[in-house]
Amino acid sequence: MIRIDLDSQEPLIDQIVRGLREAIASGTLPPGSELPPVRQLANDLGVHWNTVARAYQNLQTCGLVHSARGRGTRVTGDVEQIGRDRESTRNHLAEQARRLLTDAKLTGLPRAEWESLWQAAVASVWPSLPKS
Amino acid sequence: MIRIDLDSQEPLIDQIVRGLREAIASGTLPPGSELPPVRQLANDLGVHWNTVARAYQNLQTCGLVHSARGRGTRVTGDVEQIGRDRESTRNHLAEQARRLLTDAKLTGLPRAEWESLWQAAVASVWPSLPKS
DNA sequence: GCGCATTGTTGCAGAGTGTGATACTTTCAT
DNA sequence: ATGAAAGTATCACACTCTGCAACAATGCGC
Repeated sequence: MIRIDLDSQEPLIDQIVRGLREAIASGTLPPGSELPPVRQLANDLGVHWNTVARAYQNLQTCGLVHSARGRGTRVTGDVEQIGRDRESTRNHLAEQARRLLTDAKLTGLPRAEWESLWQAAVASVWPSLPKS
Repeated sequence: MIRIDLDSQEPLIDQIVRGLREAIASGTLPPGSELPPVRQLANDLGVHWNTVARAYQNLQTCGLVHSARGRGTRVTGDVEQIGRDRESTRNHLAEQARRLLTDAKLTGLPRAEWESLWQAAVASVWPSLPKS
């Protein structure tokens, strides 16, 4: 379902959250669909199931999923209407964009490679969009 | 020179590194220019100067700056030729791009706002570029 | 209806990391 | 040569991440 890097310095919880967010955003995990039980996903990923449980909690705090004891965890209905925080959200996006562009520039990646890389990312998240 | 958020959960060192990277990438800190002494920048930012020193070390490890006792820290000459790692670098960029696009989609930001935000980021990092 | 498997939740302990404090070494100006 | 100024190295405390184990709620089969 998702992949994580056990040796990364990025916390496992954050990696799991990110992977699930991508799955939700891209439609791999549609609204209403059920996430795997924490123990199962944990087993697949090779981490303690508590770590997965905390990732689920994290997503629940953001309103992306809903968990309940004994009933599992499923994706919230109207996913697209969540983060309507506006001001702070836009700042966060802007900062992330600057970070990405900074890295792209400092690595000296040729323009063409950068373009194809970017388009691939767009396609993976927004499979239905014509052009960025 | 740069700005950080003392209350952020992102480590201070990382924030400082990021700010300096952006300054270097955008040309605010041109190759050969001198960075402020650790104690001065630390004072400006309101953190311990040891934290700034570690940010400088971090940048030095990446080859972006060079530090020496008693002589200060300055930006490396050929900044653009640093991260030529290719494979891993491209993976890192791709992951960052997916993350950004995921967030953009999940927040449900209108297309127009997203476009202007993106263009603003491009302009701030790549002041001389025509269009993304 | 009752037990039992399954699911997520909570509290605790150890390892690792970020931050600050302090002492040290090198360089440059006077 | 002396002292100010710049970065380096080591230690200590606090916080967080991760794993562990006990717990609570739900639903299924008998």
